[in-house]
Amino acid sequence: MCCAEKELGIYFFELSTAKKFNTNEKKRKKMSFEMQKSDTFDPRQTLECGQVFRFCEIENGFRVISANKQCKILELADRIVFETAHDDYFKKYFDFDTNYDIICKNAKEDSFVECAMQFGKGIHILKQDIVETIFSFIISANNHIPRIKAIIERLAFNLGEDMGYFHAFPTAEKMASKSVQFFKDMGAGYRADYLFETAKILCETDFSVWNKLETEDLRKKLLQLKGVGRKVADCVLLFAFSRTDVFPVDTWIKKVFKDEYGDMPAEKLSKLLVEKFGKNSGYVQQWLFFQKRSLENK
DNA sequence: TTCCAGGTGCATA
DNA sequence: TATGCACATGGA
Repeated sequence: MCCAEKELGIYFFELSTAKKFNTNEKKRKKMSFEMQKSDTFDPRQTLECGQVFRFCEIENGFRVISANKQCKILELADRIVFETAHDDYFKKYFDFDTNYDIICKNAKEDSFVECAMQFGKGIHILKQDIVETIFSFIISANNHIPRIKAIIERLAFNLGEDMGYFHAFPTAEKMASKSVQFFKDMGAGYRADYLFETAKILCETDFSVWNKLETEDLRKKLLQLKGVGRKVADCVLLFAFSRTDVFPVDTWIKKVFKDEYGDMPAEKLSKLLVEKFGKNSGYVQQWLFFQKRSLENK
């Protein structure tokens, strides 16, 4: 286990399962894909811009877990290598079908947006697992990122399938099989009830139907889940359903627009920003969020 | 010790 | 529809 993994409390490797890990590593089918380095894809920016919680830094790259799959990203001099047994899944996950050159080019029409875009030009909007994204962002409400990560890792370690060398994110069925007290014991605090109640509903949900809904109708479905308000719903719409016509407004985005719009309610500000940025709202939001948070945390 | 965090639910007006 | 408060927890 590397230092960064220890610091994050991420259980990618466990000493007790080290032997099993070695065996499984040998058995595991070695697959990978790679890409030339590009201005419009930066693994660090993509992972550290706040849209995802299950990753950690390793030597020359990152390790990412999504649902029950994992990928190692290695940054070499001229290219980026993705080591994973799930090539197709992670090509979609990192949104490599979208042409970010065009998106970034369009952003140059607005000098305010262009500045943020240049700062976070390497960000890709991930296409994450729906169940994992819903639970993760319910946990994220009124919470610090290190604590969000810690709660998620405890859930995975205690409830997720043991994949040999990491634990999968728990399924909705697994989550629904536990009690509210279990989620309190995981450190979820007052969100324990939200996780339990939402798990029961997600067990019965057909996401293939949700995928076909218009953004507004899909948001209404998400808002019926306990612990999901406008902001969490918009994060799920953007990071799991690839709906870029949403603008999640949180404390950081409020700070960004405070001078221009004053202390406007989040929902009102979100609607106003979607009217302004349309289909590019999601990208603009991530650039602005990443820039504001990065500069203030320096 | 106090503040605050990628907010939400609920009661009240 | 808008406003205000309570809600767990732990790092800074």
